Amino acid sequence: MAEYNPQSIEAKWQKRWEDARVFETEADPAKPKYYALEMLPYPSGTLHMGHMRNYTIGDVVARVKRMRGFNVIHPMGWDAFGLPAENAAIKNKTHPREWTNNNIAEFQRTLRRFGFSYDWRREISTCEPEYYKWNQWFFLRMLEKGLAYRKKSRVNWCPKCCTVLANEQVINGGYCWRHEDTLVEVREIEQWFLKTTAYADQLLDDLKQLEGGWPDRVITMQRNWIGKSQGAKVKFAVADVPGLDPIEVFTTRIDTIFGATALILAPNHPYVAKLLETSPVRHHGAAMLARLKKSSVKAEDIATAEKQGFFTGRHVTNPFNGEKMPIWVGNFVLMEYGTGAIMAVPAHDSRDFEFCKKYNLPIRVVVQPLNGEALDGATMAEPFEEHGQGKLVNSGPYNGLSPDEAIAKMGADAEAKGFGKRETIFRLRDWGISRQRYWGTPIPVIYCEKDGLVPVPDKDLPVVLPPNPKLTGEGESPLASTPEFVNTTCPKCGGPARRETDTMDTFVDSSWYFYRYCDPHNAGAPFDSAKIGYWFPIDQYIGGITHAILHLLYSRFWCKVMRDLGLVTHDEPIKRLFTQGMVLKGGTAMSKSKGNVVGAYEMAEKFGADTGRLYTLFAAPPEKDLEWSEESIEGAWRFLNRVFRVVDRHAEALRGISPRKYDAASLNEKEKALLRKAHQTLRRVTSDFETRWHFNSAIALVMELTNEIYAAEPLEDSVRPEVRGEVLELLTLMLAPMTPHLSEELWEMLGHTEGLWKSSWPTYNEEFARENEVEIPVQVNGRVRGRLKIAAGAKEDAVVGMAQGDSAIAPHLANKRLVKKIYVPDKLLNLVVA
RNA sequence: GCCCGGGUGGCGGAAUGGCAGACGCUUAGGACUUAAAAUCCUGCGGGGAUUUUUCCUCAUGUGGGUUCGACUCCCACCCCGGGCACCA
Repeated sequence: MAEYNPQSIEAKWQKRWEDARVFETEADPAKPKYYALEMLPYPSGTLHMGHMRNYTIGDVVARVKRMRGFNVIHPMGWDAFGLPAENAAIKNKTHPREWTNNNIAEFQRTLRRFGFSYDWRREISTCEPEYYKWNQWFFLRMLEKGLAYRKKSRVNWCPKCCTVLANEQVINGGYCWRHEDTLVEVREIEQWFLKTTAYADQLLDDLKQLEGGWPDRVITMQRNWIGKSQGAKVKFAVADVPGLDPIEVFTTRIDTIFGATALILAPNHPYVAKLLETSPVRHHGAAMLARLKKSSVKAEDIATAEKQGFFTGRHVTNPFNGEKMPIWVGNFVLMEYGTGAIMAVPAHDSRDFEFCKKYNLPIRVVVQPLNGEALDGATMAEPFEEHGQGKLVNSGPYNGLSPDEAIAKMGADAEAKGFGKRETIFRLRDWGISRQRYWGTPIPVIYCEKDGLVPVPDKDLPVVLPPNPKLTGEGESPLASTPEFVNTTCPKCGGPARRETDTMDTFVDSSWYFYRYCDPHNAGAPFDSAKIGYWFPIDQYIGGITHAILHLLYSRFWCKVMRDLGLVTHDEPIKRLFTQGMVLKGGTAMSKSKGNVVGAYEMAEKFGADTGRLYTLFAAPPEKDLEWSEESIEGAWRFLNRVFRVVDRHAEALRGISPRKYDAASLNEKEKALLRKAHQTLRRVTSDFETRWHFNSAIALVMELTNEIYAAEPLEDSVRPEVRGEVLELLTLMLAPMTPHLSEELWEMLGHTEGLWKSSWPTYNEEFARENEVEIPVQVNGRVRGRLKIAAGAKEDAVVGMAQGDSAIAPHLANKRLVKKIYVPDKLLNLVVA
């Protein structure tokens, strides 16, 4: 009697897989390909079971596809740049590279311990120059195409650290994370941007290609994020400051323009200073402006802040009716959206309503509801915003039109008269990639006093990070205080010049890494397009919902840029996306800071990787959150022991039997029953793997089969070895994608000399799976009143006759008229009586 | 505020218009054992009747609807989770 020892079994098979290079793949146009990918980890701390769930799901998919005959690429790598490495380095007085590489080593050890079927030759680490060189190369291509540019932008600035803070470092509604008594300021500095907005339309339209393959909610989140909005830009001439160009506003409701009672500018609108310069209220205005500007740039804070503003003392003229309106400045108007200026229509917009109420600006109704209610601006308690349910009033020649008619007509009129233009704008903004940090990809440009901005020539790539930066967490970018990095010569004139000291957002690294996997060591190009042509698109991408917007949007953007550079031919990089649920402990996601992590390596040491893999697949469907339970994992452990024991029990008798042939006609009832259960299980497990991804119910089915084998014991005297062998082999193969090490071991115990990894997914035998006799419920008026054992495929009349003669059912039919019979063959009979 | 998910025993969950609670955990009992662990077997939603067998009844967040039949489809509401959020 052998015992299930996962430690030795797992080590043994991992070694054999590695020696046989089982998971190494090359592009081969003769074979159908499958690209299975899990989001690459950020190597920080230790891998816990939350991470492992992601990789386990991906590994099952990869292994099933491999058994199905696909040429499967399944790579892994490291998202190795990032702020935590820099912070840890400051804290521990080490180098970010050392900290990162230690973590990578630890991560790799754990992933290998779980036996994931990665092609490790394709491993990449984004902090290596051989990788980030291509970030720089792509950046230069975008610079050439005008897709990369510099502009002033607002950042969070801590006056004590003298440094830029990431949004996550602004805490308690506007304070520095290191100086909790210090208010964060908003500063404007020059930063690099990538023009994602140039692809706004395509990013939106191509979402259609993803329908069916991506979760609906991710598509919706992306659609909302891109935020397409159709409206019009209208110019309002400044009435009382000569020589100024008109102020342009964006509105989706040009139909309400006769109800505009003010024009409101964003605090950082360029006109604010010009209007105030000579204004009678300039002193008050300047003080108010300073106050408005000194608030956090965090989105949540802006959204919840009270509306505030002030009158500039100046006016504009409404081009539609010639009316003079005051110009205000309001904190709720965003410079980043539209034109940074709005027309306030308090009667028909809730934000304008709130603002105008507060500052006693007039409210004028210009759309009356169709329900006959007569709204009055002076008394209305809330604005009337509904589209398509009103008609225009107080709007001169447009009175009587519906809002939709008015939008069309007034837009056209504004264009004809030259003071407006119908336009579509997007919420999506250009991607700010500048980070004033050390541990990232240096942006490859040089500033020369004579030649200005000069891109680093391709031949000088990569621009490598200096090895010994001064990391303090204070002051400006660490690269700026590293003279040997900053000081260089101009590639054009050879004169003295300075390097750009910002590094790139780490989302750049993860926007195209999955392409590099296909050609990871190419020194002359980011990748060979022919290889991409074979492997792409990604057939299945698996990761957390947290990346539903940014990472996936940037990846889609990158793909389109590469397509337009002629590097790839597809529009979308990812065909199917799956977002798995989180692993919780004590109700919250596992995280180091909460101290509720279950370390993956320790888990494998205690129960074995196969038990850990099986449990995470069994405890919940993959898309739902999973509450970790130490008791339940023992159930998974028990089950694998049960499987091991039953195979061990019969292995001796089966070893010599080959080939496993038997005469189907000679099968006894017990053999037939076992084969039936095995093939029925196979049928349903196959469908759970292929179409539904219900790994939890697939495992339940395999458990049922195991229970049935146990219940049929002893098998020795009544079930011939050939049949026992078939049933146990099916059991082994069905488990193989989930518990690969144990399955290999069982396969060997069953007498196979070749590894299970060479086996295909088994095909179920329709004949064996078929039931001869089925038990069906019989309902009377929808209530179950009895059960009948019938021959499979029995005719309706025969079944109804049996039901009428059944002692349990007959009393419910007595003295009633049979009105209707519903018979679902082999499923159910429902008799309706009155 | 808007947009997605979700609500089923003590717990995780199963059932994609056809026997609600598969499978597992927990737990109770039994077998084996000097004993324990492990293992194997059995029971386990609530209420009622029947006292060995079984039968009835209630039950999938709440209230309606469609249907012979609803956890499943439709309408309204409540609660929980997530995302976006002064986007003009």
